[in-house]
Amino acid sequence: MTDATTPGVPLSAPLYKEIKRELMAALTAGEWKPGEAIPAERRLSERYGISIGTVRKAIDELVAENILIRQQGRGTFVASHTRDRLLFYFFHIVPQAGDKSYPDVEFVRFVRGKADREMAKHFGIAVGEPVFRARNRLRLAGVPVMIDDITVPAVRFPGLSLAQFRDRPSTIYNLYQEAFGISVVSTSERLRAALADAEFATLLSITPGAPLLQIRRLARTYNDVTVEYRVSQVNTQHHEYWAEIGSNA
Amino acid sequence: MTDATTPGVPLSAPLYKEIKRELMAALTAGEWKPGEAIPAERRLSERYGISIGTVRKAIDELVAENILIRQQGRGTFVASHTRDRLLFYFFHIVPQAGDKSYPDVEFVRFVRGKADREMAKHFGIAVGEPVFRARNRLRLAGVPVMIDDITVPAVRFPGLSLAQFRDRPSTIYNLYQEAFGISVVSTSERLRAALADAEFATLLSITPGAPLLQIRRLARTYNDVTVEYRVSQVNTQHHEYWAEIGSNA
DNA sequence: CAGTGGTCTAGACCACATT
DNA sequence: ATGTGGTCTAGACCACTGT
Repeated sequence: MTDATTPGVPLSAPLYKEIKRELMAALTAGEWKPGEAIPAERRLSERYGISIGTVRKAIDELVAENILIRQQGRGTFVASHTRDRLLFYFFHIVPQAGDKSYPDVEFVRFVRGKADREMAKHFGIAVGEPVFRARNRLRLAGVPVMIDDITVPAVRFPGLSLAQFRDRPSTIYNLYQEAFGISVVSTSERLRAALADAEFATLLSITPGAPLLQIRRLARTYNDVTVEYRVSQVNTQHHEYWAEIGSNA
Repeated sequence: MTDATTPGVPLSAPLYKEIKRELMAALTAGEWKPGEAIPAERRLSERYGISIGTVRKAIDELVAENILIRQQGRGTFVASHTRDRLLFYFFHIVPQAGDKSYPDVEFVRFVRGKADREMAKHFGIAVGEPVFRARNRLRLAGVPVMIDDITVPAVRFPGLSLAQFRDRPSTIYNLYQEAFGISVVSTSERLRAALADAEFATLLSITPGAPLLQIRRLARTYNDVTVEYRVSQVNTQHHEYWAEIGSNA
């Protein structure tokens, strides 16, 4: 009656935070899958025996974190990593002139490897534990613009194969979600300018020594768990990296 | 009784959006200044004759847009462009190793000029209208890392002088706010990799042809009005641009 | 039409900060 | 002690979506 989870009097954490955690737990347990609707707010308020306003506040936060999506009149859905959403949220390369468009992804290679010190630290695994490494080349309007080098810990993607990676029906993050139940919800990126070496110059059809934008991305799922490390090399001759800060969009 | 602003039955826009607009109007009219507290939520609910929950929802959005800041037990304050806030929100250059720190700003020049086609479009003014242009050099840990070329429309910064710009007591955005009542609340940045020309190489103590990260920033105040255009050249030898996407932070 | 999320009310009480 | 924002309730009604 007086412990921290008693709904009557919130002693430590607010009730809506508890509910948020409950929803997250149900989500990670697979009770509702990406693309599906979660129960209506009224039903959730009955299920947890709380007011509807409190349910809404919990959902509000999950919506703000891109985990749920509200649609008036239809319901509240588990965010699905469709092409459109990913393009909007996680793909930040835009033409210097013209509209944002989908990249054409070209498979280059897929290999097994071992985690070095840095990877181990990011993924929370031991040095030497298995990882998968893949390389893609991305084209925009037919022109090669970007090389992606992706590293993921094998422990979170058991049995990921070259064929599975190369022949996936949709985006990479959609594969993570559909095949491994991992939803990428946030990323952290660090950018610097570099010069193209012979290898990247060839892949991007530019001259060695040309300037390249280098992006190092950590992708995280729920609870800030890092699930992917990605280094991108971008030819910014005709494209740019786009960042919006503090906008309500 | 049936027009759009009748509080009884919201016909067009939600009531809290109306209240938000009212608060914004009071803010731009200078009723409450940066750093000051706005009236308590209970008082605002009386003032507008609405429920406290509706006031809270209006304030919620202004807080999300960095226009107001809530502090439990103390009040709700108009966001002030202090050093700390600016460093956190709008300065994205961090060392590759070590903690984020304040840049030392070194004044280089300040001149009057005329708006070209691009500036005119961004600022919503006519080609040839007066603008101010300024250049700063920023040092981190004593080392020159970044050159900022700033352009602002004279019409929004009447009488801005070299001395005022150079000898400002705090940050540039703080000057905009204190001297001209302009609060920068959002920015849009486009990044590309380039090669240092002779001029930038000298200013940054690097060799011509070294890679530079070029950032073009549009800074906006309330209602998406663009008030500053800034081009930065960053030596990313030991520093990086940092971007966080979809994080709840 | 029934069901969903979105808005709004009128209050109670809690947690925190200042006097 | 007083005043502030933060949480929570129980319900009414609106706007939108699908059948």
